[in-house]
Amino acid sequence: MTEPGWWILHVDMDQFIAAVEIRRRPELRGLPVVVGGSGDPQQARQVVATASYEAREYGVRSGMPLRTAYRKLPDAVYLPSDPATYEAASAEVMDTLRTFPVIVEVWGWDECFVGARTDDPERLAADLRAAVLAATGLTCSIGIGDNKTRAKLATGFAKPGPSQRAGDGGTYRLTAANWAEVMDHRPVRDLWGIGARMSQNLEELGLRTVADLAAADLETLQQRFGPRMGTWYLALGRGLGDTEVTDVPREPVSRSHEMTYPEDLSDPAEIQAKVRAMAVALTDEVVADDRWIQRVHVKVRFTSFYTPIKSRKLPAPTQDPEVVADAALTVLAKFEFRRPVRLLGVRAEFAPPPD
DNA sequence: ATTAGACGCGCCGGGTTT
DNA sequence: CAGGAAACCCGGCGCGTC
Repeated sequence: MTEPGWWILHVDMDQFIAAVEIRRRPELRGLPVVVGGSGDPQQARQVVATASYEAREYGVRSGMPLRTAYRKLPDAVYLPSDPATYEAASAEVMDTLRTFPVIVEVWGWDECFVGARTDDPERLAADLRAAVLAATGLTCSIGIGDNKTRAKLATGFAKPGPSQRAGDGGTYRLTAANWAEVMDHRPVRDLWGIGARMSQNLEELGLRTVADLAAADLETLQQRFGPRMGTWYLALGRGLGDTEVTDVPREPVSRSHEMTYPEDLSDPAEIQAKVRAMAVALTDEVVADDRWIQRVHVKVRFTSFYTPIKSRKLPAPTQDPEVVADAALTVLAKFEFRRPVRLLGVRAEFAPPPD
């Protein structure tokens, strides 16, 4: 499957967002830090982006409502999210990794796959970690694997546990050699790509552990989840996965804006005005990026949390904000407004580049 | 020529994960 | 009480072609 000496490393920054905030305010080191929303933990409809390890010990998790975090931990330091700063810090990290003779495939702000030819992947991982720390002051954990699935999962085992207070990660190797031993007894939920929903579905088929999934019947899986996903899940149970690492960034296929409003919206004219403004702003960004819009999606979340999405293909690709806004309003008219609205979103799908 | 069915494809709504 | 962004997959439906 892979040539000998070719390894895949998964680099994952430790508590990335919190670490970046602590880096610029060193007096916060050692304190529970919670980053998210506007930074006001009493304001409704905001969630935790990242909590420092100290805050996690009190049960604060990313995705949790900020007000829930505040109830658990009123004494934590609450900071607003500052995406531009995280973006810049991320670039510092990736640039540092690129100084090595490796291929770096970026996977979001705080993680990437590194493809490398080496006889000593642990040594390489240690060198990468040291270089990142020296250049950026940030620590990371590194998973070593014979494919992306295993490398990504290995990172989880490399992460600092509750026992290691310092928050400094390590490395861990997961390959065909120890896959079964390490993973067999674990719930399928631990696999990368199986969330709460799929885990439930698999449970209904009597598949609870990774070993169960690895030994499952392909036809059964395909019948229930479709030809592609069925095949994919079985492979996942066996720890199989992609071995290609590429440094060619993927062309984005779409761009979107969505917003949960502090107060519910009920006035149709106001809802339309918000969607129109969002569509215009989105189009401006897309045009600045020199892309053309082919399809427009509108997302509405009602107070019941019911969140349908509807869309419309444009007669021809466009860069005209008014055309996009009109399309968005046409799509908006397809919704039935029985309850107030808490979120509105617009997504622009790009036409393939003329190239 | 008409009909039934197979097939591919685009459109669209919905689901799931990270 | 429940953010924002992006990707991928599936299935139903309608349409045109063979």
